Amino acid sequence: MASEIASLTLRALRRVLRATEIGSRQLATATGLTPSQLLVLREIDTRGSATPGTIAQALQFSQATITTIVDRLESLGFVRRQRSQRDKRQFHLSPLPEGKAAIADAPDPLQMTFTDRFVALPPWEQAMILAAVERLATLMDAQNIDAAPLLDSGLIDRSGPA
Amino acid sequence: MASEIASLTLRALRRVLRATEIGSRQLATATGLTPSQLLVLREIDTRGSATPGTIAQALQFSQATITTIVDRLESLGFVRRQRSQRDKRQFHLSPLPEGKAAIADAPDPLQMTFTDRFVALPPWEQAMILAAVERLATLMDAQNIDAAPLLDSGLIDRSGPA
DNA sequence: AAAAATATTTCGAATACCGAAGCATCTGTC
DNA sequence: GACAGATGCTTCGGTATTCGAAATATTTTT
Repeated sequence: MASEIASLTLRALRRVLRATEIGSRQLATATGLTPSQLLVLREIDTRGSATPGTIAQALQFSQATITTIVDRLESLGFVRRQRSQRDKRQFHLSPLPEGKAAIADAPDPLQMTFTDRFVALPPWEQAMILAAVERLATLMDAQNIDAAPLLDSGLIDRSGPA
Repeated sequence: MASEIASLTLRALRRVLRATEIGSRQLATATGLTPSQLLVLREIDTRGSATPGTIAQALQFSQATITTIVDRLESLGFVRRQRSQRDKRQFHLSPLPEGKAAIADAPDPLQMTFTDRFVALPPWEQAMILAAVERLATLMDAQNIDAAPLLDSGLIDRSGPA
């Protein structure tokens, strides 16, 4: 009973998630990218520079998957692969202007309508929602430690069934 | 500018989305299903019964895609296909006990840790977050009207922290 | 120097996803 | 009734995603 509110919140949250998930698929096709490609591109962009391994761990993809996605992003001129000098096994991935533009220019239907409706709310409600979502983000991030800078050892058991 | 708060909210929201997206992928592999299969299974379960077309529209997939996914779910014994009597072109999809179990037994990382942390918050904050997320859900739903409405009848609170 | 570990790619196979074509069934109009 | 068109779903053909396992190259350890 104490968790009744938690339950309601989760339910509402799932509605939000579902809506955005659909929106993200629409956005992806609008940019000519697949959702995964967009996800990877965004991750590279927010980090400024990263190795395939880091991205794979953060996004919970296999490295092989990252390779193919980056192949595509590279051929599109969205990101750049550079061999690391310090460790030549590694590659550094960094966003190119084209890639940054693809993210920025994307006509995100979610973002547009959301912003429109959001600014129509009274200021106090905007503030309340912001505070609440910030709080949520903190709760969520806490369980996805992978977002943390550099977590070393293999916390992730990928030995799932094929 | 007035949209500053909207921008911050969107940013925080993206953090939430990313965390849950990753969580959902983990959950899917934990159940032995792909994310899409899990998505479809959940949608069928939530609605209790639905036609392929409805699911396709709600999830923004093509019907052809739903067919293959349902094929898989059916062969796994998770859902059942029944020809409609009223309209024999249609099929009714309904979850089987196996399918419900797959959803219920899945250790949803989002749900578990979220609930734990959430109930630790002071009641006023829980209430605030709930109100905010409800509001968000309304804003989001409004732009995805084509996604058929969820039946509210007999919503099962599977999230019961038993 | 050999062995083990690490970072990434290549390869093979299952699956996802879709558009178009094909079937069966329903609906509207005569 | 009967016929044309609409509707619901599946099948088919094709491209793209995703991953595990093996391969390659480089570092680190012994």
